[in-house]
Amino acid sequence: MANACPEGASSSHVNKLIRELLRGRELATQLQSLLSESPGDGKAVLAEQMLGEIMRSFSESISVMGSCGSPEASEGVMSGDSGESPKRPGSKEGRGCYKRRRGLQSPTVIAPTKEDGYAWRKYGQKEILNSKFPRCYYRCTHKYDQGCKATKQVQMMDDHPTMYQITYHGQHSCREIMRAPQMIPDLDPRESNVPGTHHHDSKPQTFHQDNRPSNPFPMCIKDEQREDSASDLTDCKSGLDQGFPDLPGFGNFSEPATDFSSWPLSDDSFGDFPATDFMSRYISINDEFHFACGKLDYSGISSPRELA
DNA sequence: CAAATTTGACCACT
DNA sequence: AGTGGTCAAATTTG
Repeated sequence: MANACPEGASSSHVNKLIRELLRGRELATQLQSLLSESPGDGKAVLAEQMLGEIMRSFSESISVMGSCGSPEASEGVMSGDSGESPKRPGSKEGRGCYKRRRGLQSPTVIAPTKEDGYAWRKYGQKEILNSKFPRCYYRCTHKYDQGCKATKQVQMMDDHPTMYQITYHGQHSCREIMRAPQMIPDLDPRESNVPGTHHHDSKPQTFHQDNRPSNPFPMCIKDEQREDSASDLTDCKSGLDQGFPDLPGFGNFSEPATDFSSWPLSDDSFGDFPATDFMSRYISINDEFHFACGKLDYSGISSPRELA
């Protein structure tokens, strides 16, 4: 049913996606062996660069996916000026003047924290039918000063109250933080230890991958229309039979650069476990593409929260 | 005091 | 009519 990629979703899109993902996997494999050789020392920089590239690949992939959904998905929230419905006289940009998204394929993430490194501003909260917890609405802090159209919705999961289901809409056009981390070597990493939500600093590079592992935690990127998010967590373990074995999934996708600072994993632990461990376990994007990154052996590592 | 959050109202969509 | 997404005034926070 879900026409994630409408007919138009040309195979070139898909091919591109596949290329990017395969590259991600290749890099992850390299990284894994690298880190297992000599955890923690001078190669860490190289490892981070690889990670940056991996993240970029995945971001690109998700972007492609987004563009094959509805154009709106990548163009961001509509502000009601799409012209087809006359606004009320006198309601300029119109309070409540918007178009409800429908049928969009937006990346949805299950994560133990709402933080993702971007500066968000909450603009609403609503009780949602059949949900125990309200849904919170965030837009990018730079909506007005930089015209950034990114928004996200955060909702605590009914079944896993410690986990948040975060749905992203639109893409960041702001320069608040790095998107795909590109390892800017001449910035002093020490100034980058502030979580991205702090943005009083005028410098756009609030923090880049600094010394933290890229998303150390399992997330599940999924199609927002799949309702059973809880079962999805287990669901997306499968589905690799389609030619994407062992894809290292991780939590940086089209929008956010994850702020791991608040997540319960120390820098130290980075060197202690197999490299791909912090790259999560599952990605499940939509009905057409389910990548599950083989569930890695977390022996000795405590995952952020036990999901089951 | 500026920026962020809260909250009720408004409106589109189903 | 019910529900969800957004706006914006009021309030809170730093």
